[in-house]
Amino acid sequence: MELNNKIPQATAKRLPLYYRFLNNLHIQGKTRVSSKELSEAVKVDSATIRRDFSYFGALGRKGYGYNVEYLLEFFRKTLNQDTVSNVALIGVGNLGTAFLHYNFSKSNNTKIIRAYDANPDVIGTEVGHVLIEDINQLEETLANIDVAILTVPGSAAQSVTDKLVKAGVKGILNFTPARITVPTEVRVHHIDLTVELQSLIYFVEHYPMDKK
Amino acid sequence: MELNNKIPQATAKRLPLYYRFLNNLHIQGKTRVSSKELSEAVKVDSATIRRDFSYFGALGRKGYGYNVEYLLEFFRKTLNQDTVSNVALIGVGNLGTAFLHYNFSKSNNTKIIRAYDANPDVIGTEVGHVLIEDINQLEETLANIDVAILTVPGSAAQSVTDKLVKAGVKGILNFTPARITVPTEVRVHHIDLTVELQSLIYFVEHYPMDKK
DNA sequence: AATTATTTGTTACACTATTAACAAAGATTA
DNA sequence: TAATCTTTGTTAATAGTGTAACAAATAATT
Repeated sequence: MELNNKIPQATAKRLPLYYRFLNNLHIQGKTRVSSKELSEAVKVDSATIRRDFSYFGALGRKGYGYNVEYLLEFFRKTLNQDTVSNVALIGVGNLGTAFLHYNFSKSNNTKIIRAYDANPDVIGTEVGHVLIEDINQLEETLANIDVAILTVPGSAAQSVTDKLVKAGVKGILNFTPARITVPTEVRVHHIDLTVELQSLIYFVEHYPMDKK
Repeated sequence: MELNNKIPQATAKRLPLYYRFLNNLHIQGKTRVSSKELSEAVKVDSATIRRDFSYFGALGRKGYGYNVEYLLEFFRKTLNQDTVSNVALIGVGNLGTAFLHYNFSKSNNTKIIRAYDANPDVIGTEVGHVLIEDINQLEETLANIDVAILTVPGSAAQSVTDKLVKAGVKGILNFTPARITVPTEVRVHHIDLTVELQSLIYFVEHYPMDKK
């Protein structure tokens, strides 16, 4: 095992992916898997997979591969899958509604337990079994939640972010086009749908990939 | 100007972002902007911005900065914003519906012009001014579209992908949890909502950021 | 007109990530 | 049991990304 205990960011981002595919293999009844097989399933180079795993110690056996159940158990602990992570969602528009219906907790222990909106017609109703609360009560009612999904209009992004920060949120998954300002101790991951679509179009138009 | 004409992937991914913020500045009536100002707005280091721009030549003036209108015009051409990019959407569930309502073309010339689903109750209806067509007719009706947004259930991802490839699609924005297999000439960008959420939670729990 | 301030474009370096290659270990087969 | 095959874990080489630093150029000020 390498002594280094800092996991590279790129590796950390792949862990949930490995976890999910190991789960699939387990459900299919597979007991062992090689880095090469896993590579084909998750589309990540097999050397990268072995290197990723090696940060956590020697999880496999030479000439054999990895034991699915053992690996799954290991990642369950590493990814805190044995305790449920509670998440809040802010902004119950089209995208927010989609997430409330999206069953995150089916394959992993993540659950949206609170949702907020500014629209009086929506407040008090239930969407995907979650009661929609008033965004103006956010600071008073949001407690013990580390991570929030932000699906409000871009124009409201910063003011809502300020409320989230005051309420003690430590991570924000920002789906708005706005770039939000947060204190250094808060982590923001940004998913900008327009940028993703645009950059894909740019790549397709400018870097046509070679036919094999 | 640097002679190298291959734009790094990381740079290409930031171009649509720059474009949008330059648009905002233009609307606000600003005529000039420095890399430092832009940096604060888009949360990208100013040196990175200057380096990104420099791949396209000397776009600015020393001691002055960049002319907003000139830069905007330059990126409009570079990002093909003067011609509309037509996109198809496959899978009109919650997420697909959200995208159909999401007005991509408001800030950029991207438009979802065709949408497909398998559900007979949905086929023939209109969602966000787009007629929903039968997914079984996809190969016959989908023509001259380079990019598709994939929002079908994971279990259908590969079979739908095969149809898209046959129909000549060159880029797929894959929102399903499945890792799809495509010929090398087709580009896939993957946005895995569960993975994004999980990895954010992992970072928040394992790498609490220092208070400033 | 001379001086000072600003800001680019680029160089050089540091950091991060990917992957090919292979010895070592264990699994499998003969 | 010996020979062969498989596959890991790690090393080392390569590729890609980010950023501090600064000369050169221009802008702004005195």
